[in-house]
Amino acid sequence: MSEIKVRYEPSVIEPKWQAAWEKTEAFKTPTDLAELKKKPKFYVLDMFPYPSGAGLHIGHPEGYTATDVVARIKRALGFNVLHPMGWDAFGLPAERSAVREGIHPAVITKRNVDNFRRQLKRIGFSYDWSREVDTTDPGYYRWTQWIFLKLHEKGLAYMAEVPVNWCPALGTVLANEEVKDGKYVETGDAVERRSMKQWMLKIPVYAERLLQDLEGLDWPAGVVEMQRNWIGKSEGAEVKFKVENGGEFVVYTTRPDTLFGATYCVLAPEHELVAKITTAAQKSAVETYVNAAKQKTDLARKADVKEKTGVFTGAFAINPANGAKVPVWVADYVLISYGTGAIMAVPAHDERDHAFAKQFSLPIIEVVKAPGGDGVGGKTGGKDVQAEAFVAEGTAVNSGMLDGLGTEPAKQKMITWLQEQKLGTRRVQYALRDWLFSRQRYWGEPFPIVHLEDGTIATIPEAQLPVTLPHVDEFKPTADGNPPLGRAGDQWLMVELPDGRKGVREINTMPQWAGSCWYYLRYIDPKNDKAAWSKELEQYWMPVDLYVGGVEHAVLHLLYARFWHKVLFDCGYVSTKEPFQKLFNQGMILAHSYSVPGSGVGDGAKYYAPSEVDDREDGAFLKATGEKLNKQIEKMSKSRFNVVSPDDVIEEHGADSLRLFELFMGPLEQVKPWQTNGVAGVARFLERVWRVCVNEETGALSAKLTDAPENSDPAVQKALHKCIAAVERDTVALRFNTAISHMMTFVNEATSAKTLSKEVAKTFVKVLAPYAPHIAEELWERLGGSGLVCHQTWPKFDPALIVENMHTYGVQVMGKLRGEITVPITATEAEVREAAMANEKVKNAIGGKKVTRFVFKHLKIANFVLGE
RNA sequence: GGACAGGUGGCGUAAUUGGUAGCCGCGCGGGCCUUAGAAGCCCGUGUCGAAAGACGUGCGGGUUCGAGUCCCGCCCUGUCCA
Repeated sequence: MSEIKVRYEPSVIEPKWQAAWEKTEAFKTPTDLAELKKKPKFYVLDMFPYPSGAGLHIGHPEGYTATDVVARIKRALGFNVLHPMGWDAFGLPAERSAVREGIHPAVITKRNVDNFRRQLKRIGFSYDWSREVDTTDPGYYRWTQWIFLKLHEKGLAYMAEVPVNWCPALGTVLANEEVKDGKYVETGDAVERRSMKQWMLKIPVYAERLLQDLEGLDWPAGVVEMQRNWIGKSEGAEVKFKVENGGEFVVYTTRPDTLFGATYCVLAPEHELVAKITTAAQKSAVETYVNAAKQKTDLARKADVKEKTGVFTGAFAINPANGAKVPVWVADYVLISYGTGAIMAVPAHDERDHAFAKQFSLPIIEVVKAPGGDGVGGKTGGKDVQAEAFVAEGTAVNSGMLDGLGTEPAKQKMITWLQEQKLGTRRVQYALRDWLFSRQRYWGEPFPIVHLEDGTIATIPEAQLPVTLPHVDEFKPTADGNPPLGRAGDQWLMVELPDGRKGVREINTMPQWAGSCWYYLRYIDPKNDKAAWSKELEQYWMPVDLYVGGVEHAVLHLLYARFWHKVLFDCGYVSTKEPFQKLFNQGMILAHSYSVPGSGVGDGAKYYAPSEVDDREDGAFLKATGEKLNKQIEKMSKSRFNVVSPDDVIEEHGADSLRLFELFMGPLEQVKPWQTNGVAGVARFLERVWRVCVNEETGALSAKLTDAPENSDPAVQKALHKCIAAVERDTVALRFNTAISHMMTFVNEATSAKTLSKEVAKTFVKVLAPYAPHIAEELWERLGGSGLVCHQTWPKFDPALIVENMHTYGVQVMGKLRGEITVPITATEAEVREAAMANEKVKNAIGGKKVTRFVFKHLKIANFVLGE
């Protein structure tokens, strides 16, 4: 039996073409500026991954495949394309593995990076691997340190004693978002508040520009909104309150119009005035409270809305608007880090103040009337401020000179009055706070900083960068609680500067965000050892035209990177004020998982691997015991046994099928469940493409391929050109799923055609190439194409060919579809009406009634409206 | 609690943006081929119905000749923020 068929064999052709691309440097982007300037540019960027030990799962390649298809079609459309990949490789997991396994984190990182690179190369992405970037490479972090020096020069980096989230188990400070309910979100280790000297970056200096410049960006509206909220701009006033027994404090309020309703004031527990104004009688109660508050995180303090706590200081302040005596309290719902660390409380018009006033029986005075209320008995617009705070805008009442004014004019009038009386000033406030920029870890960028003997700070000269990570015996904190770099010997720690001054190196390291703040710039000129990048190349390539990644980076990474970019812009190192022109978030890929009912949900629940489960129509059962299990669709994770590896999919169906299915599942931005058997569908499609071109018995070209010109079969030619037009349109619009379905439609037609012009086949292969590049190269070669298909120009579709000459109208009677008629597209209203009237079903539906109106839209619809 | 996104066949989805709902694929059913299977090819597949036909885009209302699409109210799901 001749079983030796020449079938579509991805495991053979994929390595073959990957080797060919590598050998010919097929995707190397030119480095010569003169060469580059001959063509327009397109910079398409993926959010580079953290190379974890687990390797890629099926979610990573979704965005990567999308950008790869875009990169490939843009090349074919005549652009120079910058499409690079790299590694965000500093970070805590590698350091923890290092401690566990006793191996240097650099070794672990290299192992993981090698695995990631291997996996990515198997999928056939057209990255220019010569531009690979690794944030842990001294040749890279040298420039991260250099940028830090620029921040320092501009006065944007400073050291300060700040309360931080200290995790004793890890021996490090954690960022606010890494802490939930007093625990580190990843390990559950306890986290406590501690005051420590830390590096801070003054990102709020750029708050206004970070907000304003969101305007011109082509970003998802949700991400823009999240950034806006994070920046948190509010406009209001600072108001001075004098304390009766001496001293004064300033409050910040966004509602100066409610000043007459301020019935008490609250200081944050950390406020310096607390100790000074507290009366003897209240002293011990206040001290106890302040000490307790220090242990809570800001987040816990803000979140704890149900139960308000606080203590009266015994002191009274004077309300500057009406001279009233108001008590001054201490409460932890006021944060020292926001505003001035003190508030005027207006319980009638603020929910938190209202809850607090209720709890401690403080007076509630209405000063804003809701529209529509008569004001009788404290009632306004049906609301009683004694029962519930009224926070919306309205009309000022009980407010002297403001009475009768709307909220906005009342604010303005009050601010003007305060300024005149020198009792306050207009003030814009941002929620965005200084960025805590140091970590007590080993596996991060060392700061180019020396602490001198005289207590001052000096920077390492640029020429001496990088400050490389020293050898240490262990990657844990020192016995006396210093970060791991404290274990480095004096040879590293002790520094003599060129001018002879001596000091000790900074032993904190930078957070993981640092390296990812500028990697998109290094890709432009990755080998440059004279500068971080060449200005000319930067001017050519920037900004990034398309940036694809997960929505989880909507705030922090994107805000930090924008901040650094703006600083670099001010320094004259980059030419655009924003780095990422278009941003696109791919949706997460979910998968089925099987959990034990009643064991909870998410991280606490007990799960079984699919291999242990009998998934039948009547439910999912544990094979071993027959126990009924819950089946659900959720995020992929190791503990849920629902991670799908791209390696397994490639093993079974090949990389081209993986690529196609990643995109065919649904719109890129949508969250979608992975359905393993769906891959077989796109694999069948590729097999069909193969058989259209290749005779599986002999390996020769399919007998149906002819040397006739493209237009030998007008129907097929038309289908081809419709396909070209649709794939081009949908691909550049990032609608990959519909692009693929159009290719399937064409191949279905080509399959049923008796003969096919070889030219048609070659053109289709060019269309397929961005999506399924390996099979496309193989077929291109077999069809006698010259060179590589990835270097061919995109076929131009002929608009004249895709115009239809007949159109089928749906004919409605009273809005209900009753029949169909096919007429020339040139048919006039009268002709369509006549043809429609002749239709049996339409005639029956009209049934002799009077037609009062005939609705006709060319190439859309025909509708008969009947009379009584 | 708020903001945003979404709810269409058994499943993933499509619908030129107010104009014939369900393209493409999965799954399923039938047939051809085969000793048999796999693969492949052909046909069918929203629901009810023998058919004619009726119904059908989360639910209830509205605008319109015409609503998956627009407006009002409600119910769910997801994400982010409190």
